[in-house]
Amino acid sequence: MLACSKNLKIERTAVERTSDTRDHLLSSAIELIMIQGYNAVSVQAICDHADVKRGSFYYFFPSKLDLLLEVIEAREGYFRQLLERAMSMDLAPLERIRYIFDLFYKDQKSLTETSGKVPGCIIGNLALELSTQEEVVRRKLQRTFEVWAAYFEQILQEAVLAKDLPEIDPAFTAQAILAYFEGVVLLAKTRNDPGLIKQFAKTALLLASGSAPYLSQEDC
Amino acid sequence: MLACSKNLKIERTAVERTSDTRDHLLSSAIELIMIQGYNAVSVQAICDHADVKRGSFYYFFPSKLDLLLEVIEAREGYFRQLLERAMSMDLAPLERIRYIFDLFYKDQKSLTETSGKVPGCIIGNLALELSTQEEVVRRKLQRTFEVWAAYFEQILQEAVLAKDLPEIDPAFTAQAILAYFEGVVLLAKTRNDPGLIKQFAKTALLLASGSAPYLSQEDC
DNA sequence: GCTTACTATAACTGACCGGTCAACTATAAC
DNA sequence: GTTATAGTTGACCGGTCAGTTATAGTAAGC
Repeated sequence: MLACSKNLKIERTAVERTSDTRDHLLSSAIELIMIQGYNAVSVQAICDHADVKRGSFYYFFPSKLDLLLEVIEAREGYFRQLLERAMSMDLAPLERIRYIFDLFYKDQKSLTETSGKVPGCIIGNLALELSTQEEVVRRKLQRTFEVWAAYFEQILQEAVLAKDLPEIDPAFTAQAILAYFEGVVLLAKTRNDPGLIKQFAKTALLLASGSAPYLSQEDC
Repeated sequence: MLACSKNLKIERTAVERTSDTRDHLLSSAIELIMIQGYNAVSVQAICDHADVKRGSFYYFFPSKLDLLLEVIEAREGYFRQLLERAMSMDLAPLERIRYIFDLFYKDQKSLTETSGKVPGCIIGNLALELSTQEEVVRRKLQRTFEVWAAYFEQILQEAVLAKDLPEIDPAFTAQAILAYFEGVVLLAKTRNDPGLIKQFAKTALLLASGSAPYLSQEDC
């Protein structure tokens, strides 16, 4: 792979150059859509920000919607890294949840410092903006949330095994924690204050300790 | 006010007729924006839906943004009614919280049946869509959330007084419950399944029973 | 009957939208 | 030196956007 002929090397640099433009467009789109949303960002704006002519955009992406799907995938990958980092840390299971909130807090804080606005969770943002409009997007985001919930579920299962938690329904509780997370980020964005995420992180663990008497009521 | 001259009566009907067009526009806007969002709905679409000519729109509303602010106010009023109803019910404090979730579940369910889509909470929707774009809107929504949190806070205070809860910080916990609520609705919209709201209502009370050991950690 | 004020509308503006396309350049292969 | 390929560009498409304006209908006040 590394040691090859001159031909290959040349070809590689050629591919890199073309990818460069594409990557510029993609990362510009991420930056803009994260802060302003999908409908509010035009293809022109993305191209301007990437210093690429609008004609070139459609050489790399069939449509604005296709670009969005790639943006989502890129952010999925980024968040998966964060989650994997939290999973690989030497922490008690429930500490991981706090750690995840904290990672996201730091992420939002630094983003806020550059743009002056709390962008919030791009997955949640797009979910509320486009779920009723683009079924493809809705389903993709739904799957992303399922993956995230699976991480929380695994943490909760570990916690139950370690007797840190009573016998709870890990899948259900994982979704509750995910909902709480998204809600906290929503409030933080509305207040334009990333500090809320930090402030409300600890309360997430209450959702995990699901032995409260109220849970026994299976009615209504 | 009621018993007045013929003049007033005539004037009143005149005002009513014009208000009719205005109200049509407003309720059309509510219906469309609730489901599709702000940027995705054009003035033309609102006018078509209300069967009003586009020129007339600008007779009643100085701009699309002004209309949005009225839409928000109208929905604020609607939600306030729901909350007031929950407060006036003869229920134990914590039952009220479940009752509020349930009212909202029923609301979303009926909306879903007419449009096929879970619209979600329009306040939350607009918060994520416009917080970074329209500062006026962001602040208005922030205030709305504060009002809602105040309702939860009052419920929690009553619960503490009734010894249904340990000594907690009602203001803080109220916001946590609000965040959880918005998060649950976000997931419900993403899954296009209003049932989630019902399903996850009971877990909200866990956030209220804030005596878990984790709360004592005032660090990180 | 005339004025005044409110209501309503069609026609219009200029900007912008997402998307297409033919032509162009630069590079590499042979 | 010809040819193929990848990348790039600006001009252009039809359509839509939010917002303006000149005008007309209409009912009330006098």
